[in-house]
Amino acid sequence: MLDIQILRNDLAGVAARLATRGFVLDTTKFEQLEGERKVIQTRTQELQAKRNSASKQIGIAKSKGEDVSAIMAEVANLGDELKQAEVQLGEVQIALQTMLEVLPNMPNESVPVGKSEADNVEVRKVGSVPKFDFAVKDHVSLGEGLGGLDFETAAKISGARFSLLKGGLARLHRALAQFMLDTHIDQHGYTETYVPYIVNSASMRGTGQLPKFEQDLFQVSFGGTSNKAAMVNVYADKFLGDGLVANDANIKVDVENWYLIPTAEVPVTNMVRDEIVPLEKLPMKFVAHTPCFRSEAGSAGRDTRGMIRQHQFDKVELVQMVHPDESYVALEQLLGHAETILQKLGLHYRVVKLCTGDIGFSAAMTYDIEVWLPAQNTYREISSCSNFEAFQARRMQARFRNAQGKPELLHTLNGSGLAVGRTLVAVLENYQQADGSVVIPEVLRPYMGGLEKLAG
RNA sequence: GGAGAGGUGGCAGAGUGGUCGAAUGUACCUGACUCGAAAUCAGGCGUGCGGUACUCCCGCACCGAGGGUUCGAAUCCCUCCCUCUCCGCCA
Repeated sequence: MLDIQILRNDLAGVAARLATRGFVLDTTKFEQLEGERKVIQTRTQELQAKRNSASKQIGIAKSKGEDVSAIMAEVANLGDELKQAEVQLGEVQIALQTMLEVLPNMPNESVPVGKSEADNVEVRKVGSVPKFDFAVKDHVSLGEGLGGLDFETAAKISGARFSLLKGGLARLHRALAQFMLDTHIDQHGYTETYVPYIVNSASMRGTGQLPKFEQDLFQVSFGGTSNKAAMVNVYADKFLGDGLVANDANIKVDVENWYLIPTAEVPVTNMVRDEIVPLEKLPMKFVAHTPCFRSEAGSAGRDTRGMIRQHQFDKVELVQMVHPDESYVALEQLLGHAETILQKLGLHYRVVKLCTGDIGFSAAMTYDIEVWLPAQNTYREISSCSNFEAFQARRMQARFRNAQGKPELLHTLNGSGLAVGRTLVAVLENYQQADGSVVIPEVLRPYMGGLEKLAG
């Protein structure tokens, strides 16, 4: 969420910066709502002050045994007026909040301006494109040849966009995750975490998946029919008053739901939601290995072959909560931590800085790491490392106590370190041999019982 | 699933309709005493929002969450969430 103060003070500036990422800010609507808010809030608070002082006087008078009918008469008509003002205030505040919650973050000044993926800037290439003196196979053919990759059975069990691993491939998948975790814990100073895979809507709201991207998520029902929260816990009730119902067309109602995490970023980052952490606890660095669940609603027909784009995949996620002054240094470090994994695995990759038109909703700056896939003859995203500045922290009220002792929003970052499924794909394709076998990278062999090669 | 107890400021813990944003203790900060420290004494010490006003002023809101009753709610009523204890079931 953006700081409403910045919108008040420099609306045109915000609009200009959001425009670089292709977002049109409705400044007229904001100014109108903000104007209304100011009038209504001032009036409401005046009425509340009046009620408070009158009530206090009644209390004092009664304790002295004096007659209170005169003061009572004075506030007799206050009730209705106040209630009406409070309802109006609630409505305008919800409208403002609803507008704010769907505004994307402002890109950092140094993010290259561009419209799409095509305008992203390559930062560096590490390693070189591997040469093969035979016709390369893709990971699907390799995996099926090795007898460990079975999409048909996965489809029978679940449906499209699921995969099933067996034997050496399943173990290689596990080895990759273990190797990544161990590296980040032992060499990069991250604290290992095990977190819930089902989260509430407040957590999704905190990191920015809600309210705008609900269609990308899997929602979880409770006990088969209604989930417990659908028993309607409507936070807007206070403002809606008696006359309005929850599904009133103009008012967004927040019903408490459960969702499967689309990334460990959600549960891990939300650890600090509604917290004020001591200054000396920063930076906080956490790593988690979790499955991730995505509906892929908007990508029908894309990457349908293989395990590149699945409803369920594993990812090792790096998350940091840092002092605002440190977040860009931390981003470079976090990126380096992710790159280390690829380097140790001996995989060729490049780092790309996303342009304003391609960065995600919550991010102020993002680097993607793209690994070379020989069968596709191209680079594919295997990690995305972002600095969210205070965007998520403001939604979460995640703060630290600064040197002056005052609560201040901290900065959050995260990055894949790495996507396990795609790393498996990269290892299979890059380490394939002419006979269809796959050499196991040396760093993984300790996790594979010393095995050097997967062969059918 | 059954029965019971409870959710108040960093922590502990009072407060069952009225000058309560909230006693007291403790932790923490400042000052005094001291060569210094401890002890002691004095003072300070929640968060968010608004008023063109970050550290000065004023107001509003917040005692798990959301509703309700009332001139007035931490306190009474309703719903939900969470925690703890015992029993049952279960990996």
